[in-house]
Amino acid sequence: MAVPPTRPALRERYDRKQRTVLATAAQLFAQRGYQRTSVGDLTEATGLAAGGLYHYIGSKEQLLIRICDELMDPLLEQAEAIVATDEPPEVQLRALVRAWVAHVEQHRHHMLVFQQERHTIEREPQWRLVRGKRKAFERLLEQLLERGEQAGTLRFADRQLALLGLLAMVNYTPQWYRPGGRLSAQQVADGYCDLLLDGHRA
Amino acid sequence: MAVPPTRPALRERYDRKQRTVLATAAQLFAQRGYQRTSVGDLTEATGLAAGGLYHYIGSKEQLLIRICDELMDPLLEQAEAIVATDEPPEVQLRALVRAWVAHVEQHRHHMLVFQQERHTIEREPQWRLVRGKRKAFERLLEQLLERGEQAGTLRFADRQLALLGLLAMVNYTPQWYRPGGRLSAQQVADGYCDLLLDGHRA
Amino acid sequence: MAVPPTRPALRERYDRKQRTVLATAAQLFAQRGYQRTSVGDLTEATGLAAGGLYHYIGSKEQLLIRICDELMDPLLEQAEAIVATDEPPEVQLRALVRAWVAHVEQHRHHMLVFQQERHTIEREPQWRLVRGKRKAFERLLEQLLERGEQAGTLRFADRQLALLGLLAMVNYTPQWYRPGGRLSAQQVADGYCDLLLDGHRA
Amino acid sequence: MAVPPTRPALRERYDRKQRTVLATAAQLFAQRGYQRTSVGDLTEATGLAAGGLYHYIGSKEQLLIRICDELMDPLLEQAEAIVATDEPPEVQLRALVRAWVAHVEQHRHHMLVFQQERHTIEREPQWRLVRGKRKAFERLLEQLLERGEQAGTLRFADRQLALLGLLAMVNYTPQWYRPGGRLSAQQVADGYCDLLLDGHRA
DNA sequence: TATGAATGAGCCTTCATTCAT
DNA sequence: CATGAATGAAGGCTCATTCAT
Repeated sequence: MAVPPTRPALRERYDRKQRTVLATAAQLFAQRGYQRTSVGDLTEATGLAAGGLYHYIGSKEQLLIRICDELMDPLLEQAEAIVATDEPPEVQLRALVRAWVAHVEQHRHHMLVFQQERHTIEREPQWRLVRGKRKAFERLLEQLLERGEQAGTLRFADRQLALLGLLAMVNYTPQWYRPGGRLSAQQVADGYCDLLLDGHRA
Repeated sequence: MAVPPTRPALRERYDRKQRTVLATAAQLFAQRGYQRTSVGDLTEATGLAAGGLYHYIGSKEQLLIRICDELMDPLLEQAEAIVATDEPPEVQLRALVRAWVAHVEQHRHHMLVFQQERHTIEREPQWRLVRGKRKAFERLLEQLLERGEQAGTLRFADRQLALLGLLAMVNYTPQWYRPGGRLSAQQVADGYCDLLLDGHRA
Repeated sequence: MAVPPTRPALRERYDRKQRTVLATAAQLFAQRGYQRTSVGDLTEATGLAAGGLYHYIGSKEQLLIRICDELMDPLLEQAEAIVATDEPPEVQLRALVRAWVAHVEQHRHHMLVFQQERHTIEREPQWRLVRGKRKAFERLLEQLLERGEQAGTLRFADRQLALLGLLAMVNYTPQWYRPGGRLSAQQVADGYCDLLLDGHRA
Repeated sequence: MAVPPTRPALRERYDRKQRTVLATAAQLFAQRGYQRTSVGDLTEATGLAAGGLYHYIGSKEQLLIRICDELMDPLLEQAEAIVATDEPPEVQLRALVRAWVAHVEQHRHHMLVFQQERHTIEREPQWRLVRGKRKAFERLLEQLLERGEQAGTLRFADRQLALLGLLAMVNYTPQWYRPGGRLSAQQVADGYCDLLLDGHRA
């Protein structure tokens, strides 16, 4: 099992290396799929031998969990910060979607892996924590839309469907987005919001 | 390799059995994922032994290809029929999305598998045909939106983004839709169209 | 997992082959130890490839469990038959020890494995059944000694110690006994009984 | 390789630590078995890291050898001292068995390990020395019984079988003996001797 | 058609050991 | 003395597939 060292200096070196391993793995997983990527592929890509690799990952599945955490933790944190502000719901929503799309695009690989392995995440008990984070984020979004409607600044033909549509669009983004393309992450985010809100503005 | 019988009576029995095998496999794949479903799982679920199963599937990958074909072929056919009508683009679009969502929901399992294995489909040479069907469908959609804009009946802040948003929403549908739920497939389809079109109507 | 066939003819063939696999494995385990014998050693010795071997064993540990069962089941059966007779305790005891030593010597390999892996058997939950058989046999022996004392035909300075001594001697036998040696199994059995009983006869 | 320090003060500290490592290892080996105990288990139990541990053990196998030596060396020494006395054989035998049982019980863990790994000890060349000590002890016992018979004070139905029985009983003792139980080590030793000798006394 | 025994490459992981620090 | 990162061979096991029956 991967037991990180306790002495601060070593701990830092360990964490740094672990992050590069995670990034390399996320990229491979995104390209070939988690299942089709063997530990052999990972050793080759990281330059570590099998044993050395396991120093940092614990197991192939724990590696996947860590990748998902690296995706969800900062996203949740940002989202919570945004909804904690005093801004009106529509402003919060647009800010949140911008942050979300930006995050998703900076973590394209993580996100692709997350989506590909979604059926695993939703079914297996060892994924409960990750699942919980996904649910927390969606709940937060939902409540934001709800507050917007209650405040009268947002209105949806069907709030639930709007939420699902937004989730779909943002989650799907990494499948086509290429950095440096025609649209910036911000433009994409604003475009999504416009689709959601334009027809229903007061 | 699966060599279907030629005499009509036998052929029919063979096809019937093959369809049940496909349906069973699609369900398992949707639940556990294609990779995590072993041929052993398939034998158990179908009641056939390994050898018997291979009469109907050829190989595990051919089975997956057939599932994708079963999803894409009738969809493409319907879509082509719709765009071949004389209706104005907006009407065609709404009809197409209705047909599409209905199809996707009747083939939930197929669709979930298709999405899960998307990275394989997009990368491997032996998936060229399936990939071509997906592209043809998207092209057809794109051209429909384009015609709508040229006709002046549809307008999008960003046509490409609208297309991607629509693809995202419909493709994501099987992940949450449960038959008999609050919304019918038609309502869902109309809801998606409204999101896409409402803000931009003349 | 090893799923034995259900059709009688095939089942018989399966069982026959499984027994030869068990015998081969028991011999290897006895010589090199369970842990030091790799599955590779087993494939080599059985002539089966890895997959074929697993058809019959389920897992390396299940193989070990089966070996222990093959040792304990017939022994317990014989012992129960003997104590169910009308013979006086001393006669039953001598008969039981004879049967026991004979069995142990016909299953030298099984017995050596059983003794070597005893710490596993006594500690791990998945060994509860095997453990139960061992305990049942010892209990049966203990009760036999007890009945002998109550009947007045046997007397021990310390019954518990006598029982432990007998267990020790018989269990240790496969470590030195070679068939065709100076002593027959029967002579060995009688020798053990004499040590136990001679000093204490009425 | 473990190179102990030469300066006396350091050497003493080194030896003290080494003895605690040996004791810890013996206990773990006795509980889980030598093979099933990983060096990782040892580092955890000793509180040393891998490198530090290797200063004291040289290798996992050398550690096992040391444990066996710690068991056999003082035992052989005591036994040789006893047979060098002028006492008659029966007295020597009883004294030896007492010392032996006491030793075995003070080194329960060592003894359990020794017995578990017996097949290794008996087969591998690097175990020649340990094997030699075991043989020397048994030879010494055998000669003692022989002298007793020649002197006419001991008589056995079968001397060889008596010897084997005695070995079996004492070696088996650590599997059931718990300090503070109903019987003291001395009582156990005397019990064994009685079984061996009572039936055959003049 | 259908069975199930058999293959064998490949998988994930463990582990005793070494060595730079 | 001690750490812990790193090695790499070996381990047990799975699985898509084939084939004699």
